[in-house]
Amino acid sequence: MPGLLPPLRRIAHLDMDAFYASVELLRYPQLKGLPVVIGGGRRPADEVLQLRGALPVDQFPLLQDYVGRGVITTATYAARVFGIGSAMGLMKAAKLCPQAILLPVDFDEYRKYSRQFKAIVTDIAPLMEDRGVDEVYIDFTDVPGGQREGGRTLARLIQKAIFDATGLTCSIGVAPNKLIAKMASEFNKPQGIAIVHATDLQTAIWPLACRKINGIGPKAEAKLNALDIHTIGDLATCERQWLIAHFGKSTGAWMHHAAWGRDERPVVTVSEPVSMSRETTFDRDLHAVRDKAELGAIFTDLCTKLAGDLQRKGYVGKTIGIKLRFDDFKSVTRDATLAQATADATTLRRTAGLCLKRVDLSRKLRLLGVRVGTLSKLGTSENSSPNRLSLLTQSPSEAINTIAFNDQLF
DNA sequence: TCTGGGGTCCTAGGACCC
DNA sequence: TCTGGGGTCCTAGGACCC
Repeated sequence: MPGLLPPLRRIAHLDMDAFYASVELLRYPQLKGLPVVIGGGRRPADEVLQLRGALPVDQFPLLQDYVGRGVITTATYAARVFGIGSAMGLMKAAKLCPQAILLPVDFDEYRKYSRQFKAIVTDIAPLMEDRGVDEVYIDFTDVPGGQREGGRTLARLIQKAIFDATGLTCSIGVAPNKLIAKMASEFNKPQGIAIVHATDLQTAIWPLACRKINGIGPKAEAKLNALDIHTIGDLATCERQWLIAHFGKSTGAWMHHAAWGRDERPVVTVSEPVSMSRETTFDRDLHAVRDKAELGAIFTDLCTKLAGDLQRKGYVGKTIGIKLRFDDFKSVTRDATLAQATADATTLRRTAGLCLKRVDLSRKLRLLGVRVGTLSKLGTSENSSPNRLSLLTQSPSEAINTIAFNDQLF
């Protein structure tokens, strides 16, 4: 006789409901029900934020008074009814709903609540995968009670624990894998729980638009629609080989899998960063020659901050790159790989400066970014050799670049 | 007066090596 | 003289996600 069957995989996706807006409403409950837009601008001083806790509604900053180039990060439902949505320019949104209240994004505050809800989750179910500030996957499979009611009992418990500790609500989908769980968490928002079993594929998943699959974005959706494929069910009827012919070996095969609800990816509890970056969009477009001093200062500042990020987190990186966005919104990147991984601001600045020289800078710039990739943890054997050897281990082209350093553009 | 910032992963070509 | 064929690293761009 065969042994016991392994327990069914029960994977949960937890999504905080309107996370940023909800955190802001904890601070400013007087704004409940009003059109509020979060985005743009700089975070005001703590004193101002404290003060606002008791501020009458009519004294909050309004969208119509905003000047500048920010975008909306999120908007409350009361603001959305005016046609305002995420990623919309604030100036455009101000035309749609000038009386909306505008709050600056306060990532520090959101991160605080993020850490809090994740700690509550791992206390209950330790196998948690971090998917950003307001989302996690949780493996219910081996958690006591994780199989009860298909996971509903545990989902309720987690929802209650998070609400009791933070006052925030979330939605949870539980399914045999991450792909379906992610879709399920959207089914009954807000404060929803949805349980999807493998046998529910046709009824619960196939009627949905292809775009609901995590990984199918606007481009893939448009291409699918042009091929008269609209729902996941449509996608499931496509031959695997046909999808591969249209979308490539990897994407095509994956699409076929996804449409049939297949996904074996594990819940990953630890992961190492691959790259770190800093970028900024300027208040006005800048020209490499005419605004050289200003750009140079911003460039140095980005490198300094990035070096600080690396050092604080204990990483060094070998590939240094820049990203530019021009006034026509076209972007380019350039990078260069060093012989020796670094977290040093001067090295970052110098290498990034050399990358910049490989770009045609006749157009004005709207954004400048600096990136470090091929990261390794500081103190491991491969990156602890003394720095003075680096010239010897450089390739000839790098040595030339190093020598050409005095010829920096800015 | 369009269009943030911080990430991951994939593709594709060329260099270089065996 | 016909065009080999992997494998890996580097670079650039792009799709996608939160």
